[in-house]
Amino acid sequence: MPVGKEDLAFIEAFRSGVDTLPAGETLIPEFRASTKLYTLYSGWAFRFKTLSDGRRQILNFLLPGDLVGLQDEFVDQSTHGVEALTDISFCEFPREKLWDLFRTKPEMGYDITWLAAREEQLVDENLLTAGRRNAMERVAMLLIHLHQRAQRIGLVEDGWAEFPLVQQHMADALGLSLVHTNKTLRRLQKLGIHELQGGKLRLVNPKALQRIAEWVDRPNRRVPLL
Amino acid sequence: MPVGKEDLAFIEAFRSGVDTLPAGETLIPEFRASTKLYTLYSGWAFRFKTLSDGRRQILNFLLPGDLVGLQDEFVDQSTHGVEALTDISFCEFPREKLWDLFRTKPEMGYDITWLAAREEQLVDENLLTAGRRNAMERVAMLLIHLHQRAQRIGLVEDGWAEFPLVQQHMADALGLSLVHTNKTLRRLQKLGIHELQGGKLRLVNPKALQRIAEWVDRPNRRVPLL
DNA sequence: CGAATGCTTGACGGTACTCAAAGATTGTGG
DNA sequence: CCACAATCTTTGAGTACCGTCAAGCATTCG
Repeated sequence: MPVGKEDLAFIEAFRSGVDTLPAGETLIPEFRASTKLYTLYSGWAFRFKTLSDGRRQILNFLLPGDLVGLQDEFVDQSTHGVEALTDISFCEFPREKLWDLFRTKPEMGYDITWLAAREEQLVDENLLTAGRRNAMERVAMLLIHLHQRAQRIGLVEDGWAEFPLVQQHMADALGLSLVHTNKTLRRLQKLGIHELQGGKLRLVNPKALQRIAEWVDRPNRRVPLL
Repeated sequence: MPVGKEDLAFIEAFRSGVDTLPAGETLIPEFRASTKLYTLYSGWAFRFKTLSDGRRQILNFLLPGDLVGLQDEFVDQSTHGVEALTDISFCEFPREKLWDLFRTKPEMGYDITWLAAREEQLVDENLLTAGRRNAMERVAMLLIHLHQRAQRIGLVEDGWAEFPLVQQHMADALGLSLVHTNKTLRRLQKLGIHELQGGKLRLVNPKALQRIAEWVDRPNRRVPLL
């Protein structure tokens, strides 16, 4: 299903231009109804939920090409927040027009469903990780997973992948404490399994990591353009 | 968007009749590509993932009206299994026709996306639970959550909800061991917070449960018919 | 140069896991 | 209808993984 000029023009008509947000800022606040839908253009972000005493769980990370805020279309109250991990640029997609899009361009509606299903798979995997893997396995999982996602969209150079998370993000994504995350990271590093510095990640021994995490490389179809 | 006779007929045309499966059987095996898509008619099921040494994580429970196997449409390899918790009846939906449906009945494509987004919200909540709640909070969460879902589809009578899970299911859904799940359940029961017997669940003190689990009742739109 | 943020390490304690075994319940076949 | 197996529940004992607390170090930034 190649994308023609006509389709591009059509997408453009839905958009309200590109906008930006600096790292650390909130794109969608957690407990307020969000009226907007976005496509992430550049940079990293993450979805999260928090408990009243501050415990936070990162649900999944968002990379360029991901759709942001789709779930909100279907409830009256936002159930998760979205925060920029790096400076990001994104474009808004008017929520009211979503239905129009399904009607006039069903193949794009299909693509949106594809994106939703794909995101759910990420959360599925993260749930398995938080629920059933031990600390070592969790950290290994995160490293491989993010490295691979970065690779797929060209964010890896000479084996070094962009890696903008601080350890608190890793802890919140994995359901671990900050301290234990740190100790586990150091342990993996001493085993010569990865290097992590200056916001870059290199997998020195990917085979070992894959074994620890029981990683299965899963081929994906082309990512739809939105 | 009321459902007319025409729509019903249209849905019927997609279906290949109602089928059944006894409790405990596998509807979709975990590591094999699934070619089919189902709608659950009656009974309970659950989606799950396992690790090679047998550790299992239940991703979410499926109740009548839920769509089963949508995610598989979009990958080459199934990433999760689906197992019947009770005897179930379901109807098959030919995968090849999914695209047809988006094209010819965009409003139903929209509904499918709705269902996908809604299921992701369940998994989001479960991830928060497994990642950041302690045992007591986890069990409380599960009890409230399933009680409420049962209620919404009329499976509650005199406060007693259908509850077909054994403790191993609860453990696997919550990321706890069987033993600890049992001890936590007994503790809640002794506090006079719930009763659980004969496959039925009654919330004696729902307020207390809600406080423990930080449950927020979230209104939902009408569930689309499929 | 001081403040803020993030990383690292050690000590200690507790929540949750494992192992083990005894009841309770359900199902099945003789 | 009873006996036996299978499954599920319950409880206790011991342990370990991971969390909390605390403090020192490194880096960045204004």
